[in-house]
Amino acid sequence: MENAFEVLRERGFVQQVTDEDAVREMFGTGPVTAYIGFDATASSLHVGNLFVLMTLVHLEHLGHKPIVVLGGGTTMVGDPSGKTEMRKMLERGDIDVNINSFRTQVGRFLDIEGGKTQVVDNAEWLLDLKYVEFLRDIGRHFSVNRMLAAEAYKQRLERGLSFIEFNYQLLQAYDFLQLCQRYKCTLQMGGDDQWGNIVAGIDLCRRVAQTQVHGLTFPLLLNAAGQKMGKTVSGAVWLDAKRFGPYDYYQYWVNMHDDDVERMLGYFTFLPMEEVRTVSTLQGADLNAAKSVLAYEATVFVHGEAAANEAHSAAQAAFGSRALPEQVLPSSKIPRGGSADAAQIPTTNLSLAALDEGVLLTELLTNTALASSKNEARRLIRQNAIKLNDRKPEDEKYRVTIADFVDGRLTLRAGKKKVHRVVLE
RNA sequence: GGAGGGGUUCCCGAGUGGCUAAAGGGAGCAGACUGUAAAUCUGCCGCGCACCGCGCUACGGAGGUUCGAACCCUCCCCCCUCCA
Repeated sequence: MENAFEVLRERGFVQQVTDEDAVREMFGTGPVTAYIGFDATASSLHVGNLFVLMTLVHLEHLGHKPIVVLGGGTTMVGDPSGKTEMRKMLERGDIDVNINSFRTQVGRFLDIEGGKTQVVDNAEWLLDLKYVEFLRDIGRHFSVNRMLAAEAYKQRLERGLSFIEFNYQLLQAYDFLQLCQRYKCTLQMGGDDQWGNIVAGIDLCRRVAQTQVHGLTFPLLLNAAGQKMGKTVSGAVWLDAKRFGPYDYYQYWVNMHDDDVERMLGYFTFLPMEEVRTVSTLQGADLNAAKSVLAYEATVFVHGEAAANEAHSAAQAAFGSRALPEQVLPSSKIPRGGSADAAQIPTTNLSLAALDEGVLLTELLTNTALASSKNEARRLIRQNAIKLNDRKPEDEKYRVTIADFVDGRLTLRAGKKKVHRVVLE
């Protein structure tokens, strides 16, 4: 069995470790119980969360014992680490809803039912804490001087940090102590902005439980341009298919910047690293093939093979089939032959009767979400960005009629990346 | 609690009675170029319409002054700095 630390390191997940040799040895000696916490600030997990979750998936595969801590307690407070400003306070009810949806989503990636991975909610031990007792037992171990010096608070000390947020670190440290005592958890992982919180937990475990535990952080998920990944104009890249469908998810990955493809393959797929590393030698069409593989593999993991196949077929129908040479990432199960299928492109049905008088193109564009407003639709038409089955409309008042359809189908394009099909019913 | 500074369109940030849907930058979108890249150049970039124009909405909130307010006055809310 491979050493899990080495696997994580090789795939690019390791940013900082408290004691590299000790952690490596720990993983080499037997099953390790490791945890990552997730605060329930949204109703769905997003790509950033998945990035972090992938490490637990690897640990599970390698026979270790992951714990997912859902922040029913900590979300009530809000972590200021690495943030520029205070987050809006969430109500208990909303947090509960989010926690439940997280629990379901996590279950798709980790084996909770089979017991390989455990999910716990820190509300269990945080919400009933007694203030004075907590201050005396736990609070006394924290140095305000040290906390104020932390890099993660730097911006906040300039812009303002409220007392409630300043307490967050104590709660997260207390989490680690609880997990250490209840489940013999000996490793906490998290994003690099969590370093301070993790180290605080390690100190607390040593002082209160006389136990040496460890910490490991991941690099922040940034793209080649240095921006946070997982954001699009319309918001986060959600893992919930209802909020961000498989087709869009596939497209998100296939549009990845050249310089990010190799790293993302390491993070978001399970392809062997010796294959992934060859991506740096690819250029042009071959690099695009690697993007297709990335998109396919990432979509398989989150939305399943059927959805990934559909998204892949839609992409080929919409943008043309790409050559997918056997030697590019050979371990991927991506269908390498052409499998273009226009039916998988996002489609809207239109009744024949509606076309009698013609439908305003601007209206059709907004209805199909190709344009976000009629003004934008007009702008697109004006700028020659719209195509109806490869024909361009003459003017902004263009009405779509039966004549625009071929075999009852119309492929609408807005620019080079947005496609939508309209089918007569 | 006291003193001072501030809240402008997705973000940053000008504007301090009419010429302001609001400079400039960023982001975004489109066209050219391409590989559904990047870089670059060009255009667009609140919403709606009978669209070379008109209407509506918008400058923390609510009132007021004025022919006219993002800009002036009053009250309220929020943020920051210093003092306590």
